Order: sequence, then C-alpha cells, then structure tokens
Amino acid sequence: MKSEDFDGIMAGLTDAVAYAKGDAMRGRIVAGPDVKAIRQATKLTQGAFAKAYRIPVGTVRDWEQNRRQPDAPARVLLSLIKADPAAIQSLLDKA
Amino acid sequence: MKSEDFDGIMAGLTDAVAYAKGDAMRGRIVAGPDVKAIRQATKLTQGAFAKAYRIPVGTVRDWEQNRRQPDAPARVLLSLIKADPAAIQSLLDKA
DNA sequence: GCTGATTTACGGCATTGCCGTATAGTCGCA
DNA sequence: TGCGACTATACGGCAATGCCGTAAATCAGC
Repeated sequence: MKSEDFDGIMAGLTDAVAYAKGDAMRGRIVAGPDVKAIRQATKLTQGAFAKAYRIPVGTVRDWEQNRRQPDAPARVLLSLIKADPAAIQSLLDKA
Repeated sequence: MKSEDFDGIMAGLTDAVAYAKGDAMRGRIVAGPDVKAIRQATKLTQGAFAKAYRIPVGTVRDWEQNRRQPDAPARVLLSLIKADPAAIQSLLDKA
C-alpha cells in the first residue's frame, strides 16, 4: 500500500469520527464529486489542472477544500474529465 | 435568405442601436458563447438540451436570454458541446 | 380560432464563482 | 540546518450566477 492510500484512509477516519461526534466541520460525509480524486487521477497540480481545463484555480481550490459545491454545469464538466481526461483535453485544445 | 436570418439581423441592428445610444439594456455587444446557437446546432429544444447535458432548464434559459453569463466551468462545458455534441453525449451516457 | 409545445421575461434568494492573501507542508540544495 | 520554490490548505468577502417558479408571448398543427 502506498503512502497516499494512508492519507485517504486517515481522511475517511477523520470524517467518521466527526460524523460520530455530530460534527460536520470537516465536510459532508456523502457529497458531490471528489474533485481532488479526479484531479489526482490526471496527475496534475491544482494549477496545471486549472489551466488544462480552463477553470480558475481559486475555483478548483474551493471545490477540493469543500468550501463550495460545484454547481450542475461544473459537475457535468467534472464527470466528463473523470470519464476521459485525455479526450476532453484534446477537444479543448482544438477548440 | 431564410426568415431566421432576418431575426438575427434585426437582433444585431437592435444591439447596434442600443450600443449607439450607450444603452446596454439588451445585452453585451461582443459577449460570451452564443448558447442558443450551440443548442440549435444540436436541434434540441431547451428542455431536451437541458436533459441531454444534465443542466437545469432554468439555467439554460437564463443563458439564452442573456440574463446570466455562463461562468468559467460552464463555458468550458459549452465549448465542448459545441466542438462535438455527439461525443459529449455518449461520454455522459456512459458515465 | 383554439390548443399544446416552446420560448421569453422577471422576481427573488441561497449559493457559488472568483480573487486575494496568509499559513503550513514538502523537497532539493547550498 | 536553513533558504527558496512549489503545492496545498484556510478563510474573508463581494459581485454574480445558479436555480426555481410563474406569467405572458410566440409558434406549429388541427
């Protein structure tokens, strides 16, 4: 198991504990798309991801920190990126 | 020339007049994506378009009426749809 | 002329988009 | 060990959008 996996598990545990305490502080337990996971799947930094898909960095940050929930159109875009990151990128470059 | 063309020309003229009068009422002269055009290229109604691409109808309406400017993530989605409507749809169905 | 479907037009509130900046963690290097 | 560069987290804050609802207008077919 890789070290990132551990981080993921810890995050999950932290959420579980927060949930048990009735403390929603860290974020919604069951929520929208996991932007961080989608981005990490592309192996890009927040900055690179933002540029690649033409989204303001600040917005990506808000999503990853669960400060803001991506709205409907944004969720569609994210699911497209998740489904086929490369295809979306090339489509974007050509456009 | 088709009748729709006339409508387009009229809209253009109306904008030009508004612009000359310094009256921005009707909308930005040079503006964001022409959502209506993008949708019509798919030959779908607002309702069908909304469902197909998982965007709330109300949002599509606001865009077409120039009441709201699609934000950055939405613009990306729209340009993807414009670039390859079919590809995006199938990607969405599979997701 | 009437009817159903599509679109336009608006009111309105909660929520997000987006920017800026300060703090913290990581890594390689002198 | 300490510095600089890079990446990510945290958060303040305002303008603007997302999204819903509904009434009026326009359109297509009977």
